[in-house]
Amino acid sequence: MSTAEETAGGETQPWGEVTPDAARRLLLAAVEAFAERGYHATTTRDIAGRAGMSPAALYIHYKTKEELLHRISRIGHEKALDILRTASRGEGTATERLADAVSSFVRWHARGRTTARVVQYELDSLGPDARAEIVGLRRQVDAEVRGIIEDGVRSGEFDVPDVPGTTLAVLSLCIDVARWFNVDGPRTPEEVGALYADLVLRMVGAKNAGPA
Amino acid sequence: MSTAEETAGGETQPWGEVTPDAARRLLLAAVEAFAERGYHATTTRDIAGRAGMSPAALYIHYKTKEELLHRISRIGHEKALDILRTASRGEGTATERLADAVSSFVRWHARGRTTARVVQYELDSLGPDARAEIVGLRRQVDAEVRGIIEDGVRSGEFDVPDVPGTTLAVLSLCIDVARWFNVDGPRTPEEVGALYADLVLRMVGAKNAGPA
DNA sequence: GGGCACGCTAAGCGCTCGCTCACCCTTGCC
DNA sequence: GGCAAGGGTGAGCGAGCGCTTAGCGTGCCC
Repeated sequence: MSTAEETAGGETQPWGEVTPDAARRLLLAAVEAFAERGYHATTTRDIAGRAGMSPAALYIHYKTKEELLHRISRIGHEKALDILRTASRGEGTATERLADAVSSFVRWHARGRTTARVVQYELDSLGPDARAEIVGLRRQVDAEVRGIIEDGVRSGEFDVPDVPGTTLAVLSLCIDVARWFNVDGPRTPEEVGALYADLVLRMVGAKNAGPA
Repeated sequence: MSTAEETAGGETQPWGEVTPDAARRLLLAAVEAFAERGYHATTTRDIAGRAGMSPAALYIHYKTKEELLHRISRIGHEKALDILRTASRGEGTATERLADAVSSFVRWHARGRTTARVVQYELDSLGPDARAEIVGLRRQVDAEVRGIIEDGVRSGEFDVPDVPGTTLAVLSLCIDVARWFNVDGPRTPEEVGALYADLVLRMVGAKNAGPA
């Protein structure tokens, strides 16, 4: 049910692996700026400023502005995939694993709304090569969820007429959390995760769809 | 079940009301450009070029680039609201009306993916006043869907523990269609609409969740 | 058929963009 | 203490941005 390594700050931080400290600060500043204003509306001066550096400093660590977006997108997708894999490969019935996958995936999108927004909505801002790489990661994300649903159908737990379509809808539902979720809103990430897990179990026709 | 006035072109066109012909051409060009590249990445020269005019021509019909976005957003939201109202105020059980609302709302997002993308994802690019107006329209959209769900709960057709949360999820699911739907993909807007209506009926615990 | 309002264009203003370059501090090795 | 290496800066480049302005062609009214 838990998915490890989160700070008290509320935001998951997979950025520990970004090694030169200045490079990590720049990446974090870029995530914030991209999420707030979008990739194209963000200036390199703004990113450098948020990181407390001069505009030129950015180009010591990254070749272009797009490289920043690419790095953010890849790290974010890998983290998302990791979350789903953990839930998918866990023990338990398909029902339990689907609920776990959805609730932790949703929690990630809600808590790390900043990161998730960039990851999910700025795909088109990448060049062809970078985009192709990210699309590959997305296919793996899709396969992971589809796998759980297929397991449930095979075991008789689920009743799903259109497995690919339902997979798409489940992922779509989770991803869109990054668009509307508001940290100052009435719901905590945990509450949204629980609500969505319940809704998804209903979508796949699972027998038991009750809250914890 | 039908929502009137669509061209054979596949894209709904509520733009008939935009009266000077050149202004309509510019608006349509702007919708295309904004959807493809995002508001901030679109140049006024690009918009004018698509409409077959010089860059300066744009400013005869619109005061700023933002006014174009505002107009598009308002017309789009009014159309979306109109679709939901038609379904909501129709005759039939809550189950039938919810299915109708979802399927027609989804069809609109799929068919007019270009428009819907701009309408749903460029809200933050608007200035405070324009944004406030659009947010008001969104609240009406939300109220329309919540109304149907409440009707269903009252009549005993639905079993929904969290009505506001479920309303949010249903709308979120429909809106996100604009993000992933691909005209060249394997599904027609009608198929997605039918699939989603079924999924939503499952989400609200409606008794009969079968295709037509 | 003269005047004029209107739709439009060519040229360009002031500004900011992504990115570069010449140079400057610190740090660590000998 | 000398000095190379690397992270950092200030100034600025060419380009492209949103938007303005002066002027041109056309059609309608009298």
